[in-house]
Amino acid sequence: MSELKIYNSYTRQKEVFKPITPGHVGMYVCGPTVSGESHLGHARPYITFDVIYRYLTHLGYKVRYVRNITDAGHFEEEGREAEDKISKKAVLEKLEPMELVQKYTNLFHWAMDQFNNIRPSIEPTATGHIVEQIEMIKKIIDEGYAYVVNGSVYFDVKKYAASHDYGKLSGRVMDELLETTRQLEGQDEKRDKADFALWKNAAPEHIMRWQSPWGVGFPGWHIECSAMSTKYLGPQFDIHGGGMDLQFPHHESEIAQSTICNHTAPVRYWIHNNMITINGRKMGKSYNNVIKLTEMFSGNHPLLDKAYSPMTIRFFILQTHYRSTLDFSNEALKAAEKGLKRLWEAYETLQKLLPEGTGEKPGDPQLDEKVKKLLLEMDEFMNDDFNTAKVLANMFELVPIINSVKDKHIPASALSQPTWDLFRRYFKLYLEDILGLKSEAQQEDGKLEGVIRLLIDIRKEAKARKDYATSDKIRQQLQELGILLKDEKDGSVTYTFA
RNA sequence: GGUUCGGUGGCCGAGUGGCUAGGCAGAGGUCUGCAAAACCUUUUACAGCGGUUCGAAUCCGCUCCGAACCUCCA
Repeated sequence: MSELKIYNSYTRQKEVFKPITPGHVGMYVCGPTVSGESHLGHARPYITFDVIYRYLTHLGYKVRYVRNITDAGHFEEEGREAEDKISKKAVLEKLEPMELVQKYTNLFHWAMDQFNNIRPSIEPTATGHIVEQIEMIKKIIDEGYAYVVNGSVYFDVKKYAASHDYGKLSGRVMDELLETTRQLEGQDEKRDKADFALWKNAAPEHIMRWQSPWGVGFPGWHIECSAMSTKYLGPQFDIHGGGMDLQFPHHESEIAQSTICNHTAPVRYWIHNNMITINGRKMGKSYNNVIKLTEMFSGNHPLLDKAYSPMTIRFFILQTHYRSTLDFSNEALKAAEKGLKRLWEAYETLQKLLPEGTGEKPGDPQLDEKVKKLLLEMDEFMNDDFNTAKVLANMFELVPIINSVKDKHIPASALSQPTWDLFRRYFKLYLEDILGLKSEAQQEDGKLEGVIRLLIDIRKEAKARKDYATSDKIRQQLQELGILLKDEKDGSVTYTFA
């Protein structure tokens, strides 16, 4: 089997993955700011990194997956009124800040569960790590790379850039940065426009505030991730993930802070997922084109033709490589929904097939080879920078084979027993364990099952005496209730819920 | 304006030099009392113009178009 290769945003190339500690992987992913409801755009990184987490685990690594909750609000707009995003909204909604934080954290967790994302190993909050952040800032000041002004602390980017590669991750050069950084009011405190805040003095009306050596205030945006990743993963860890939009300034600043504080580059492999776009535009608050996850699941949004289930969205996202933009449209979502249904039904068929007459030797060596190749290739695809799109394409190529065996167009003995075993094992491994898809069929209650079976029996009797009016009526009315009957080749009848 | 990344058939999307991606939709067929499903076959591509090469969607140049970042953002 080939080695796992990961596209490292820092070096802009695919690199063979080698963990720092053999057998173990430390992975940090920037989590949500819980000042509002999660939207479709948030689904992308957490599903992407969930699959990465699952795959690394499958490869045998013991993974510590840390994903933070940003509950200490950043500046609404740096330089202007240093308002805390979370505390501002809390006033509007007449809620305690932490009440708001809890509400949206709960909602976020609920959405992640809907997507079948495995919960991270550690989910630290920014407010729970103020002490660590203050300690880190102190160290940076001691190192001479930060300065205090009026109760605020700023990172000295110019000084850092003189001896370090500030801008490498985001592909920026220092001179341009100085010129192109937008001129904002009240920036006088900073020595340089490119400097960023580590700690911000809190105005009296600012609700979220903590005592620090520099006065009462709150932490800057970037320091929380550095403090928490250092605490739980060490000064240097394997993987740091997040959306591409976080590359600058967030991740660039994280690198600078951690490097000064810990005297080592914090991250070995930077992984960035691309954005979900809507009409070619990134989904985001500033564009006013946000579809919240609750709206996706309910269909209750002007842009949505219908509701889309969490698994449809998961599948939709995994059909694209994580570094490509993914364009939202009803047409694309509906296509994903149908495709997933077909794939999932074939998967269930495969698990139920009990191939008879298969032996060690395949009846159709060519087909047997083809199946094996398509299955084993999936490992190669995942190893090539987590190419879930190609994995799914191979699975779809195998669907007609499953269905043909079911319909007896192809004898089960065409494939050898070992190939059948591999087939079943890989479909389960990839669909459920690695891609994290699951059945969305409602939990059937035994009574409903019994009633449907009864109707199927009555219909069968009606058909036997060619009373098609009755048999069609049963099929038609069940369909209106969302229960689809299928007459199988062998005369049996199966049903699915629409 | 600067930096970076893209433009693939009706729609979504793989694909970094030669080998059918795949899904959805469309067309024809098989099966079926009919239907659905399934299976088989099948139409429509690589923004434009040059160049490199035996050979380019894939490399290089130019042009046009779009996006992300430079401000909170997944």
